[in-house]
Amino acid sequence: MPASIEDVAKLANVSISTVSRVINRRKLVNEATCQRVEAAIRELRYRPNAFARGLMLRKSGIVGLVLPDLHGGFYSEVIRGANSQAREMGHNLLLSSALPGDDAESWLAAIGQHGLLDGLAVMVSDTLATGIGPTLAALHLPIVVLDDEIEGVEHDAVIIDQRQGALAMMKHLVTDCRARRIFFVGGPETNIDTQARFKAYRDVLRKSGHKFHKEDVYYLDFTYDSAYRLAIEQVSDWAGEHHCVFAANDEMAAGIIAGAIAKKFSVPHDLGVVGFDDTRVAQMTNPLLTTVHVPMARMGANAIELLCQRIEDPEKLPARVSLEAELVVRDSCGCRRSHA
Amino acid sequence: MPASIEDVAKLANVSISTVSRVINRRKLVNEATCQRVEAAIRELRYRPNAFARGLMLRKSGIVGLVLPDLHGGFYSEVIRGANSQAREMGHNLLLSSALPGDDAESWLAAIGQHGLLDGLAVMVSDTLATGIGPTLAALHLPIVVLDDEIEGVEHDAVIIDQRQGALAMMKHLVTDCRARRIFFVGGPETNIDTQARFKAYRDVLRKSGHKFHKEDVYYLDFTYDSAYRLAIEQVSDWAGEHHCVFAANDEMAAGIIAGAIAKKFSVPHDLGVVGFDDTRVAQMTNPLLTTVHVPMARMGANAIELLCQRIEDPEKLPARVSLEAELVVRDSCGCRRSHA
DNA sequence: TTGTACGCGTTATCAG
DNA sequence: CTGATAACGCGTACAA
Repeated sequence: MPASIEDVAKLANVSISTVSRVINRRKLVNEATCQRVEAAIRELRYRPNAFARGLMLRKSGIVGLVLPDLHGGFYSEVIRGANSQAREMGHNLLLSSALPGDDAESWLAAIGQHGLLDGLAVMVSDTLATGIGPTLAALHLPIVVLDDEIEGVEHDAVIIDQRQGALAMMKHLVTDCRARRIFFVGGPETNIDTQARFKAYRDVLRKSGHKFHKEDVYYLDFTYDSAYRLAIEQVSDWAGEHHCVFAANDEMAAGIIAGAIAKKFSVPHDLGVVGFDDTRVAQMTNPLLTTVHVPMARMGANAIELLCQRIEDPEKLPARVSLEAELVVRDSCGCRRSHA
Repeated sequence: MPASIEDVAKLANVSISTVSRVINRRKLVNEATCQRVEAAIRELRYRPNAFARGLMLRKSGIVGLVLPDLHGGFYSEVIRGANSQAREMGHNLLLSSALPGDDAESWLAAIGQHGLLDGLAVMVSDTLATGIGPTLAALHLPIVVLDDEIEGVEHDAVIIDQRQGALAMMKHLVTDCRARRIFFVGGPETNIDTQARFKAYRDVLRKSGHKFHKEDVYYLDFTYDSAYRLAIEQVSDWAGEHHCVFAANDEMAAGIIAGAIAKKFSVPHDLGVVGFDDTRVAQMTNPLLTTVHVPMARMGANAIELLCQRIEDPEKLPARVSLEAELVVRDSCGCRRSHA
């Protein structure tokens, strides 16, 4: 139904190759005929058929972004960064996220098998999904991995220097806030971010002469609600002078603050609470949340940038960019209280 | 480089047509040959070329989702619903959002012109973009419009019954909360949601014998920060017995609550504050936010569902599904105070 | 500078 | 049940 290149050629009284040249490398064609062809293109509202073109060029202009989840302000920002970068590089963004019931393989297949993608950005954040390397390799696609590295595929990577960020937070708690006891509330135990943050927690605890108690560590699911409920239960045990909760993300930190307040405890006076990520909620809590800023949009943007670069030049050496995570001291940790 | 259907055919000692049949309508082929072909497929790791296939079928299995923005918990939920529905219907989701500098046409072109899409779900929420109808029509694609209807294209539509929701809220404020004065804080004045909510605000005000003051209406940009700043400035004027602010979304409501509290006013005692959308922040404020629940994920899911149905059956009559928006009474409006 | 002819990998038609 | 063969729309050597 839509006009083909042949229709344009006929109307302009030229051959299809000429039309093709006008579309692609207009340099090699006479000015007059060029005009004629363009007029015909406009008249017929001609648009090259993307399938036929892809068949020749072996490119679709589409890059995939695969996320483990879509809940919360974190992924939203990653997507935002990826979207704008993709646009800037002249590509489109195919988005896919795991669904609750998905196993790592099947949902990746859902997008990867597609065959129209020029490349794939995959965010992996659970050690359970660590075996997807070969699956990814089988795609024979430029791959960039977000937030981790994967065995079994050559790929670019964008990672967050979580350890530095978490260390900075813990040192801040121990040194500046003079925390005497720190609780850790993580996401799922198999989540790599949770693991990285936990390790920093434990290491700083030990190095600073604090005792590490296994009972001070909790694993939840990154949600506000679960953290709220936990806080309701535990806050009376947690509370104490220079006691503090290190939550593995802002949502949980917000839930803990709310739970503590619901139980008539004051944050940070009775209990400090800090988070991680610096999503929007971190500026919506009362008190304002001390947290670690993770450049989420930049992570998404960098991933797409790397991906597009590699699509252009497949021989490029795999890159690995590491993004800084920066401590953001606000009011929920209680150190400003000390100064007052 | 990857194996083609011909390679498979040779290896299995059959013709390419047979291979094609095995892939698509396996019924019409002998069991033994079928096995042979499948073995060959596995051995060569054969996957049909999506471009060639699309060239014949005129289908890519990709549907587009175009949003005006990606900030905040609202769009995030729409995307989530769209993603899961797309998966369920065996399609992939191409996502695109306007960038800050975009004019309505260019960014729509960025995705729509692509030519690989089977259909397009477009969310339009600003009257400034109302003229894109012809642009959409020129795409000759199945179109579904979210949150509005557009002149100049035949399309399915998924809309939220904002008016009912906003009316319910206003009636609640006037009747149950006995509000004496209600302020309205909208998003951009050209935003259609803001307009719908504002009309309900004004209508109920008038019908209930309240005076409508133009000065009681503010237009912001839907963000927490702008609302926070406004509240800091205005809260001392706003505050009063049975006074209330009706914010056009939850983020702004949260900002107003925070601003009021920062100014030492109590919500809802000195000032009621209610929102709209029932995003996650509505359950993170203190007091919990009274708001209107908008089924965001369902909106995204329904849009994709309609789209896929129409792709399957282009003759289908355009549908228009309207989703209910439901009042959610929590603590920030002050009516529970009255009962206490 | 322009045109011819072929190939990209599939599916569909129609004959066997 | 199976196999030729013709599209599908475009890019590109190669020839003119």
